[in-house]
Amino acid sequence: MTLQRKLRQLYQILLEQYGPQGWWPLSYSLTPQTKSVGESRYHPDIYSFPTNDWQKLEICLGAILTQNTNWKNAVKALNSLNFSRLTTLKKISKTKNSDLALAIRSAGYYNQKAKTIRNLTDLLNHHSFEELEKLPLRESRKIILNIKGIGPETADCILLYALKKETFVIDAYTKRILSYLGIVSEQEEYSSIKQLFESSLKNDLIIFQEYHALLVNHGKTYYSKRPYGIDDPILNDVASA
DNA sequence: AACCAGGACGTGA
DNA sequence: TCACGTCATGGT
Repeated sequence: MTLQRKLRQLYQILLEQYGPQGWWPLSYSLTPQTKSVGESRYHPDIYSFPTNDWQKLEICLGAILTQNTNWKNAVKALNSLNFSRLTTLKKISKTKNSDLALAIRSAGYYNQKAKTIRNLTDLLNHHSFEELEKLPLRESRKIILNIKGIGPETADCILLYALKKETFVIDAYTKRILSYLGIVSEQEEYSSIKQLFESSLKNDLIIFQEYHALLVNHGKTYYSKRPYGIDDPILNDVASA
């Protein structure tokens, strides 16, 4: 089976298994009619795109806060930011790093992440979301990647979910799953794995968003304990095929 | 009680 | 380039 076929089949299997994920999950900036805190929401008609700068900022903050950190801890930090009313560019810009760090304490690495959030908001004060969205992917990606504390994965999350750019996100689970399937080696480079997906799939925003979300969802369940994937009920067939 | 979590960066070789 | 160490709270 060709690589392209494998990656497309994998997507179909995961989608069939779990259904649409509706990422990125929003928390404090959920609209009133949507449901509980920290969960993704999926509407077949109104897809879960961020509709305002408030939600876009929350996606950026969440992407930073969840770096090497359980999403539940990141949500606690997001709720803490909301409680302290640190939910706008203006308010965060006026807040000292030490106070910011205190508010996001539960996400871990709080000193580093406070600085990263500072670097992000400094940039957003010069380049609005609207401006960044209009730029070609390569240019906006370069700008986001230039923020200290934001590496390839966080940058791609921001681009894919907040700026709605067609870029594929590679995370630790994706690497483990592909390595379990024998498609890549344990330590394949981020950019080359990203290329595998992007060259195998239709350049479609929703597919990129859903696929990454599905991989994380599946990875959380079967690829967090060593040996990875050994109890995976649905991919063992694909692996041996 | 170790181990892991939706990473990124600095350092020395 | 690459192999480590560091950052840190909270779950299981």
